[in-house]
Amino acid sequence: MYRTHTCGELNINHAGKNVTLSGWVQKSRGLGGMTFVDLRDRYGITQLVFNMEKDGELCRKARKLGREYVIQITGNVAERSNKNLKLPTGEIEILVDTLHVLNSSEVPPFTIETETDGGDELRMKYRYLDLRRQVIRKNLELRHRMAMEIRNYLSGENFIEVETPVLIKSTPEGARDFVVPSRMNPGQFYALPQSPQTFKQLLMVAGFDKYFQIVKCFRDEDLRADRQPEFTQIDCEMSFVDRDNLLDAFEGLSNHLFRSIMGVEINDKYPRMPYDEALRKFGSDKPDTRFGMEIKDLKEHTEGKGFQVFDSAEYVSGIVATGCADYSRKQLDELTDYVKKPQIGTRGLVYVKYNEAGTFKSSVDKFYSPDDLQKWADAMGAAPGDLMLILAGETESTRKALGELRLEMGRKLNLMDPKAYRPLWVVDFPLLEWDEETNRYYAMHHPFTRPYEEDLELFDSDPGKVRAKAYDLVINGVEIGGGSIRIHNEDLQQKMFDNLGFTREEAAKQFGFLMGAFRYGAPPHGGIAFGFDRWVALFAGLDSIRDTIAFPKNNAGRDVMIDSPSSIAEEQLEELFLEVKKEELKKIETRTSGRKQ
RNA sequence: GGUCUGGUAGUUCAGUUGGUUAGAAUGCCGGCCUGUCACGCCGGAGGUCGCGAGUUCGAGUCUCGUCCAGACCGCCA
Repeated sequence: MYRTHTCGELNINHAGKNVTLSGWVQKSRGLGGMTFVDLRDRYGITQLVFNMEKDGELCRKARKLGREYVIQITGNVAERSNKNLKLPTGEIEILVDTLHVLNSSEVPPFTIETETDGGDELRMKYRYLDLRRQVIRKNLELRHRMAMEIRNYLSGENFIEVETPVLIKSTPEGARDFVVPSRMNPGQFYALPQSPQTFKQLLMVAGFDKYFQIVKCFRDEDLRADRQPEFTQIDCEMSFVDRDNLLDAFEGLSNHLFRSIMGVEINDKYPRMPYDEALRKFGSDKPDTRFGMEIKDLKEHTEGKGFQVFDSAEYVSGIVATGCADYSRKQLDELTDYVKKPQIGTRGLVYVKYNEAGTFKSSVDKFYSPDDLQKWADAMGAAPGDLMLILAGETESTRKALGELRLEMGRKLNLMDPKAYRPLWVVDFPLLEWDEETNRYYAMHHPFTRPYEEDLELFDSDPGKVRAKAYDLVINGVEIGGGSIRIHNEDLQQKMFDNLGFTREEAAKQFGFLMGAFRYGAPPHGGIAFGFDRWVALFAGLDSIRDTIAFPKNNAGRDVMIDSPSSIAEEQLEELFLEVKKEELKKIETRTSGRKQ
């Protein structure tokens, strides 16, 4: 028997017991006459003691142990004379009788501790060592507990988890597909699912009126800290529901997770904020509502005073930074630099200091009188001591920039309480989105999203104004999930494809199976999918989803541990009737040979 | 596709105006140490300054290219 107990469970109540433990050597501290070894496993750390007087040979053997050796010991649980109350096992230690080295270890390239000295790159390359660290393990344990709670809760609500295929069909809408060549069907390819979208709708047609699945999805797009090429969704679909039934149902799931995992009770119903309002007030379709600082329109108060920048701008708005009237020139310059970064992309920033004394100091004093500025302050709800920050330009981009500036000020002023959770639903997204490059409309959510009946007539006059029965769950400025009520009849679906510029033939070829299914009694239905990795990251307090995933990929989509993707053998290519373009292959070769070992 | 930041000891980083032998901490190795738990003290080893060109009497430092990593924009729901 390798062990009678784990390294996390022994305490003062086990004193006197004879035990066997197995684990990794976290650290050993030799003191000449005696040696202490911290033995670690998944469950915790237990201190082992070796005494030179008691057993010199054994103690000398213990002193030779290196970090991360795997050992097995037997010994007696004893109360410590010097207790360490920082550890759950800190009141006891093991007086070791026998020591057996199960496996030695090379010196690890970084320290296996909560505060590791390893950088990201190294940690990813040796992920199996990184996963030994408590902080990382704890994230995976959180992820596991959340998955269990989700399954239990949804199962209790009569949802059934159904697996859907991974080798499916490429579709033209949405993200790029990962494709898989088919050996048995030369020249043809499967695609990996961007989500099980069509299958869950078919399950609704099949009468599984409440479906869910915790499922891997794949998108071949450029990555970010919160985006991986393969990621996990909590994919859900329900029949016989309208939008509000569905939002209520999944508020239930969200509240359950907050309660069971975080011990947080969310008493209020989640606000349902129209997309337009989110953009107008927060400059974002995923507003962080932990703090106010809403965007206020100033256009009408700025006109006709000879300030060309504002007069010629389509949009002039600002935010109020409470208590920041004493900002120095340097601080204001920093903010100006921030909004002028190419990623934000504005030409400049106008500030108005509403001084404690009631006077104004602004970068546009030349054009606007104190009375004018007072009107601005009134319109924006600014009080003496506050700083008004104003941007002008084209509506859409300037709103987004103000939204970014608002978040930056929120960070600077510590307005984002990491312990506060402000979930809300953003609703009424536009159904369609115009794309300048291809000169056509695209489905903003996806082509199966149901428009509002009362907006249907706009299809012909102003398709961009048609609102969709689509919604996102946003928590603290993070988009946690999104979904929609679906189209369930063939005519409307066809109309949608028409507006997306699909010919009948194309639509039939790509989605014929779904349209066909709709002819056989499709129930009204709708669904939602949550980004599981992001939800775990939110609960774990992480900005990146990488450490919620056991084996993540880097920002180029590479797994630096197994070094994938990689080229494949010529025979494999031939079997698949594939040929790699030579000039492309050269590029790959220089990239691979140039990589650090 | 683009912007920005970084790459120096096993690791995390510092390195001044371009100037003698490239430093610190930590880890590692050796010695001392019987109550440590971030143990302590003493000593030691450890460097292709990512790679390649260029400028210069002289490059870790300046220029160009390139590779790698990270963040962001585009992209993606």
